[in-house]
Amino acid sequence: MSDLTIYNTLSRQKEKFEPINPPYVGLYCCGPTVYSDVHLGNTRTFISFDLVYRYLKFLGYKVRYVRNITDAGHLTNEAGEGKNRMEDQAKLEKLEPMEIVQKYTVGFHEVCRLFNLLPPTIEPTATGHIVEQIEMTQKLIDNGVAYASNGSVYFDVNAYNAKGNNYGKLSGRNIDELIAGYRDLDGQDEKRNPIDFALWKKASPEHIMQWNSPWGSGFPGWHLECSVMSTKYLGKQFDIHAGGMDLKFPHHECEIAQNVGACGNEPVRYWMHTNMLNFNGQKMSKSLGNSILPMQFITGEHPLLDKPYSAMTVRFLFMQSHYSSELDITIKGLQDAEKGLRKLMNAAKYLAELKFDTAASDEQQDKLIQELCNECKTVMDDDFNAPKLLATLYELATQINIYYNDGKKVSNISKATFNQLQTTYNGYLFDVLGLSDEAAAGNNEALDKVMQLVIDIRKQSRETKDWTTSDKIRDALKNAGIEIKDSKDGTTYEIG
RNA sequence: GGUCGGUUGGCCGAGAGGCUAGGCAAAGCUCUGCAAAAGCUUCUACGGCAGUUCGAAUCUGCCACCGACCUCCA
Repeated sequence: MSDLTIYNTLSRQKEKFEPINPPYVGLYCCGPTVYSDVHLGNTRTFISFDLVYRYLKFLGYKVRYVRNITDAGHLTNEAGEGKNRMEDQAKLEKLEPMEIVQKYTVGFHEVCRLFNLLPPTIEPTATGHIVEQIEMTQKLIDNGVAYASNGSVYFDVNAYNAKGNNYGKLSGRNIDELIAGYRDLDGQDEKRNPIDFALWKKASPEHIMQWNSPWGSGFPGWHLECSVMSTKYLGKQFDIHAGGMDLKFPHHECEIAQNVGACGNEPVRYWMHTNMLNFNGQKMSKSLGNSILPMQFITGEHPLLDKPYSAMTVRFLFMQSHYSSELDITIKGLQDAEKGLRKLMNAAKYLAELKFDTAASDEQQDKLIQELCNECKTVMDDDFNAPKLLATLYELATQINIYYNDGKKVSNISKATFNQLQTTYNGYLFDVLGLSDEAAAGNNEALDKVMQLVIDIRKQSRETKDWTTSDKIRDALKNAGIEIKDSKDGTTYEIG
């Protein structure tokens, strides 16, 4: 079906993509924890896998894309009193935990919409799968790789490895070294081994989010929900599991152990990890407190920003670097992205205006266009190389511009090649990269009519060489944030 | 300390033994009342030192920086 290759974190190399059950593809992405606003690094990951989802669909696969919402309490301090993130935040804001969940879920969806993310086909919640999580915990106990201790249940890493498994293989960790690193941590007395991790955690009475279980009242451990939901909706083995690099250990490592422990087989064929996002050279993270929220880019309301940047500008900036590379956001980079995006969108507009004109086909030109079109697929097949795709689209844009400037007609390539140019350029720009033309979309009819009038008046004054009036209109509009663009074919405007 | 990654032109960023991405900036040009916008053209870089090779930014070794992860995190 395709020549797609994917860099698999598990094997540390690019592998040919072969779905288990083509044309169906199962894709799982670790979703947000909805106890605060989704931050931009998070958004980068979701945009990266939106690209993966879009391209798989573009290739004709039938994709089930599962991205969870983590709305159950996660431990913040497993060894200590067992604090619950949802609960902590609830006390601060004096809200019910599910109110917080609702608030930030709505906010997350709003960000997804702005950044033009396609919705996943299933968006399951952790609290909606408590029963299944209890079941998997029980199964792990039955299979001899988990044990109950003082109302909690832990995964038994040693027992798991004794069965011939290798906890740590995804992230390249060595168990002995890990244990050495835990030596100083306290409160490990419930565990047989410091690297054992919680599947089910006993809740103290003041916990608001807790459920009954065979081990008493409590709540699920950090890593269990993803194992449960991926298995439930994608099967015991599925194609692609995605997430940020920092989830490799321990989260994804634990997921593998839970799945293998419960189901007896390797759960994931291809593990994909996105790299981290920096701002001005520094890692953007919740813990460092330097994160800019996606909405703040759009409103421009942040001391580190000079002005608002549209969601599409940010998305374009992300697409300019490979998902597996670190990405450093700077003001200069945002400004560059804004211009680069506009260039591609202009070419798309020009392309729509081109008329095919039968004439002698120039074999070389025909071949050039065809090769550039084919290259779009070739580069995307190479581990979703969006930056290289953009480079190819720019080359196509140059060809489109040349036609546009040559009387808006295409006369030196075949009709078939012209059709290929149109479907390729639009298909990759809009459908695969998920970019859209915000300037065109923002217009409304009333404003358009007013602007037509203003442009007409200015045109009249220009014809009578009344430069004072024409320049006054131009400057006043500029002050209002509207830019006048004169060209051979007339005057247009753009809201800046 | 352990594990993994990185160092590419003024800036950003792909690539990965010979075919010298692309964007932004800059310069020149076209258009133009001026300007802006738009477009065309030009601009041969890969941390240092050795080595392998006919040939290295790309492979190997050493060194120097930078960063990520190692029970908050995408």
